[in-house]
Amino acid sequence: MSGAPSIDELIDGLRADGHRITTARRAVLAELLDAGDQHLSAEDLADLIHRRHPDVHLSTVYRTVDLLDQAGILTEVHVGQGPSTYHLAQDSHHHAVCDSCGQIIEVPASALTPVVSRLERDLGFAARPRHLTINGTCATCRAGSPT
Amino acid sequence: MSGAPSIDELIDGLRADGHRITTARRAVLAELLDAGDQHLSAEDLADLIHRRHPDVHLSTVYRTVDLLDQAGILTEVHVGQGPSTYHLAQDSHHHAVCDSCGQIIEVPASALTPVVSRLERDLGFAARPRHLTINGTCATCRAGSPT
DNA sequence: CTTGATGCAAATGGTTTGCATGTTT
DNA sequence: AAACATGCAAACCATTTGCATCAAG
Repeated sequence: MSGAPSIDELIDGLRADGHRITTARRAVLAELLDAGDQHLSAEDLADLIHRRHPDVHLSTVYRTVDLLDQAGILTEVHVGQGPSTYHLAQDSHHHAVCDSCGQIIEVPASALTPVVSRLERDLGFAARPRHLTINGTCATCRAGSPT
Repeated sequence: MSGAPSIDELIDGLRADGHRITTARRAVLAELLDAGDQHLSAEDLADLIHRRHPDVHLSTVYRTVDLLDQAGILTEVHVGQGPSTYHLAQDSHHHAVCDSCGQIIEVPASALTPVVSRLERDLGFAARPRHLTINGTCATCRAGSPT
């Protein structure tokens, strides 16, 4: 829908919701914007932030990320068993993960529309699918032998 | 496809793969079969097993569940932030989770077939979607006011 | 000035691991 | 007998929380 939001837009939104604007929050937003569609863990974020703000604590990153999640600004993603990762909510997409080689293929949100329609029709459920992980076997592994 | 497998079939499969058959493994399989399509956490399993086998340790349940996962006998499911849960691989289905009230609605695997076809056609990816969690808003919350 | 946000350290919860012992094959 | 599986306790990792202090409004 919209292009990339600026930090200021996001910050104004937070302020409008009665939240205070702090260095930590600004920094988390800045790193998320900077990361584009990459998935960053809380620790990744903390490390990046520490380059300029060494005193922002990891627990604050967690608290900030929670806040931004509730505000709908970011999306939490669980891939596999590792730590949660985060990215701006707008970069919504899904993942096809190959069980053989582990490759991760991005799947556009549009691929899900048939499912969304069906849930709406059958269950009255308004689906806003976030980060789905669809397992399977990629083209390469189907052809040759996997590792 | 097939009906419910018996413990003996599953056990024979394990043995055929060179694994040893122990009380703990038998017990985990028994509880999984007994649970039908319910999702049990490792701790749930341990508690159930303890009624008859008080000396089966939680860590053994974890190890067993890992083994059965690798053998393709069970599927690990992450719902939200809680502990992982498990169920027999055959009872495959997906979940629609309401962001407002948290209700979990089961979605039949068939709902996903359009997506599977599309991934096959566009990417040559053979999808075997396991446990998808599709967020959204349920019919009730769309009507009334959410909490 | 008031309330919300932070740093820190400590607690938590789920899961994994090292190792000596017991059990399956 | 040999290899594998288990019990136990301790380690581990990601995340959360209590509380005193600090800073945004």
